[in-house]
Amino acid sequence: MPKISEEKRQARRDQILAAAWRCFARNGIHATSMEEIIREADLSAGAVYLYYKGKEELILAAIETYMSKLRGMLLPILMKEDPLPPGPFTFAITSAIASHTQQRGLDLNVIILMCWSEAQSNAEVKKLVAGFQLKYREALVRAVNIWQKQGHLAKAAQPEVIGKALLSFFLGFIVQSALLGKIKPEEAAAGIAGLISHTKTHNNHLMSRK
Amino acid sequence: MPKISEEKRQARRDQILAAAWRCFARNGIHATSMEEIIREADLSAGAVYLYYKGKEELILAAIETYMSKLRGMLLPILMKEDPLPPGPFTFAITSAIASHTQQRGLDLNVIILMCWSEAQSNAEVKKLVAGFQLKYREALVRAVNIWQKQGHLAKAAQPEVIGKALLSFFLGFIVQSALLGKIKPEEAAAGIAGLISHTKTHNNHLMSRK
Amino acid sequence: MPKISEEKRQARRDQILAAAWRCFARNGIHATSMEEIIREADLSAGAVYLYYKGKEELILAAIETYMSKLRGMLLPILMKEDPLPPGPFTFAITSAIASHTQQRGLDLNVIILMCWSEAQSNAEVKKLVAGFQLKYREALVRAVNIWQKQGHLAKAAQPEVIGKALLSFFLGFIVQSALLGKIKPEEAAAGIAGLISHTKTHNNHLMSRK
Amino acid sequence: MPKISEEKRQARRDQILAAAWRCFARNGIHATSMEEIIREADLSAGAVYLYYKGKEELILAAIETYMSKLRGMLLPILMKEDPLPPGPFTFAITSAIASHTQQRGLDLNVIILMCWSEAQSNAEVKKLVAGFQLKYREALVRAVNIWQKQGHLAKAAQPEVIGKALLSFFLGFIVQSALLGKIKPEEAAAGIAGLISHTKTHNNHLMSRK
DNA sequence: GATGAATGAGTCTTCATTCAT
DNA sequence: AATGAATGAAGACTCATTCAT
Repeated sequence: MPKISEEKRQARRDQILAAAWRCFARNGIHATSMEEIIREADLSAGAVYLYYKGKEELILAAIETYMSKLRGMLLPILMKEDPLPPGPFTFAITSAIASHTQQRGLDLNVIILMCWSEAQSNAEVKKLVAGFQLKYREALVRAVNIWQKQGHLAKAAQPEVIGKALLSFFLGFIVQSALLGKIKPEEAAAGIAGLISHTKTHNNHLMSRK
Repeated sequence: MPKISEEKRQARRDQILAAAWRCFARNGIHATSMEEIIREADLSAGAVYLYYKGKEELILAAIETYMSKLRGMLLPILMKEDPLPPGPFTFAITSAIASHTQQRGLDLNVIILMCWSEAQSNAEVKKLVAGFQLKYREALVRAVNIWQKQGHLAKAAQPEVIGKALLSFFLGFIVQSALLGKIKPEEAAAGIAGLISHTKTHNNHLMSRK
Repeated sequence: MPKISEEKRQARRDQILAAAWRCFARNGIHATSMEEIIREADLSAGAVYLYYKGKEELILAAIETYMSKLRGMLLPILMKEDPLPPGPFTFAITSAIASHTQQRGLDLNVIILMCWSEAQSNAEVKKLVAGFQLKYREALVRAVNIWQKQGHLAKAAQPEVIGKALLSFFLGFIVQSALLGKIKPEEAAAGIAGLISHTKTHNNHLMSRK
Repeated sequence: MPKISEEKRQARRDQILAAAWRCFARNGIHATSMEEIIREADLSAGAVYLYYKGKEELILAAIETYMSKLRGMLLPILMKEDPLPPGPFTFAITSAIASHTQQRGLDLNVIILMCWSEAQSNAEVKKLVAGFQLKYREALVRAVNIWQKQGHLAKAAQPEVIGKALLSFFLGFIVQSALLGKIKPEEAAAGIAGLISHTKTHNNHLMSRK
């Protein structure tokens, strides 16, 4: 059994991570034992440790991989030179998330919630997750700027603040989808559109109460 | 031995739960050992088991208690006969969450994220958490209805959909606060207001792409 | 089961160490598994770890304890105000070692060899063992000085050098006892006496070749 | 595949044993893993098993080889037809041991201590080591006989007993060198000479106390 | 002959829980 | 009611050895 090819090696790593996520999603990250992952990956104990130094490293790799996959899906929509208007934009983002969810029995919403939680007690994971979210927020601020120029959004509001609000929207949809059942992309888009589409001209009074 | 008074008993239970949350927030729910909780509570192992049958029950009680506390804070705002307008409303809700965060070194945002994650692999917790969120969503729908009547929100949109969007907002603010740093209630309120305060009259085109 | 008394605690520690030495002597220090020690001590795994943080610590404690016991036996002979003459002195030392050997089925010679070996790859053990030996050597040098004054030994030789030679003797007797079978104290004493009791007057030629 | 030449085979075996000793001296025999040896020997796992059936066999071979090497160095001195007088003899023996120590970063003293310890829990090793020591002892007895005839040693003492004493000396010097720092051959020789060179005529009283 | 990935029994250690006091 | 020492099953990880290539 001579040296394994690099792609074969990567395939093994993926095989292990996929098994890990199946277990994590079922039982939670920390409640999952290495033995479960090993059995799910249909490997021997030693083999797994050949690819990951320990549980810690495996968890980190699992989270990293998943977050990257997600980013790969969202970035094209977020970074589009000329972003879609708010409604279709929301539809595109939530569709992307929803579509990925179905792929291999792994609910992305569930996984993301676990990653967030893990980040609360693991500095390395937190750095990772926060990095991704910050990128998303910046992309949203950029989109808001453009939308304001295009007249989709009122110019009065600070783009940074609107960006935070929009990110909240998307994050919150993930939470709701995981806990109360999937929200359809149409609903998400309609929700945003419904909020934005206000007819009154002067809304300064909205914040009147201090 | 004579039974201790019921209030004494409740005080002990609270003491244990408080210790538990301090540990959970630090290390994560499942990475926390009973021994840690026992030491943090400054009790003996036996004593803890006198009040909770096991770790499982303790975790459930800890989550239940915290969710209830949160509900106690939010319900007055949510169920107000005549709800505040969207901006002040948002300010009130996020202020309530933020204020609680400061109280005893326990970051509510962190705790909530852990509860959500736990819900993904624990049916009982999920039922609990989902129940609370559903209540919030219903309350928001009710508020939306009123806002629409009062002219704060466009009447075209479905209240249910707007309710989901608003809940997303609040949930997402919690996520961002936990991962990217606290968001001030003013920002949250300004974000909602900024989205709503659109000057254009006809926004039907927002969802034009279909 | 309230707090255990300090002496009870010490008894448990001794019980564990005794079991450990029985195993070590049988199979070697590192070839002994914790499980063996646990079984030999007739305790549960957890109990042992209640008294020693880990295998490392247990090994160190085992070595430390044994070396101390040995020192307790030898010091009275070594530090006697007016030391016995070389022959009886040797007899006393080797008798003390031999007598201890019989006590509880544990061959002290075997144990010491294992300690020495362990010292070669464990800095902490080495410091410990070297410290003891250095003490012994110093005590021997002191005895040599007295013997020279009393005419038991030629005054020409450096006491430090003779001290090293004598320590070698005792250490070597331990080695031989462990590997070739016990050497009787009488033999050890006779060996030393036989070397010393030389009749010729001028022995300078002994080191003639240089 | 064609068999490789016998000398090539022997070279491989030596390469493995040398690597093994470097590891053993560093971490102890049993604390050394096959993987370490394999890496140190710069071979593959399979290759090592081509030359030694298992760890056990490798350890035994390593010990055997080293002991033989040592014997090869000492035998010419010990078996000399007309042995050197005690002082020079001691100098020659200890020099031989010391010189070997320097050769390749491997401290012979360390290795011997490990072999002795290993012998305590491994019958095969014990037989091996004891065999060598017995040979040395016999050679020493023979030398003592000659020395007595030549007047270097008192004739009263039993050669067998003196032989044991002398072997102790040499073994003990090894122990001290390993634990307290190298002892120079000059010191060793001076130590022996210093003991022997006693001027008094009647030393019977040395064992007077009984 | 040689490789090194894979195996899986075995190791050390932790930890939820119990129970004698 | 309260204690905390004890339990032992389960966990993470290692490592001597094998075997397909």
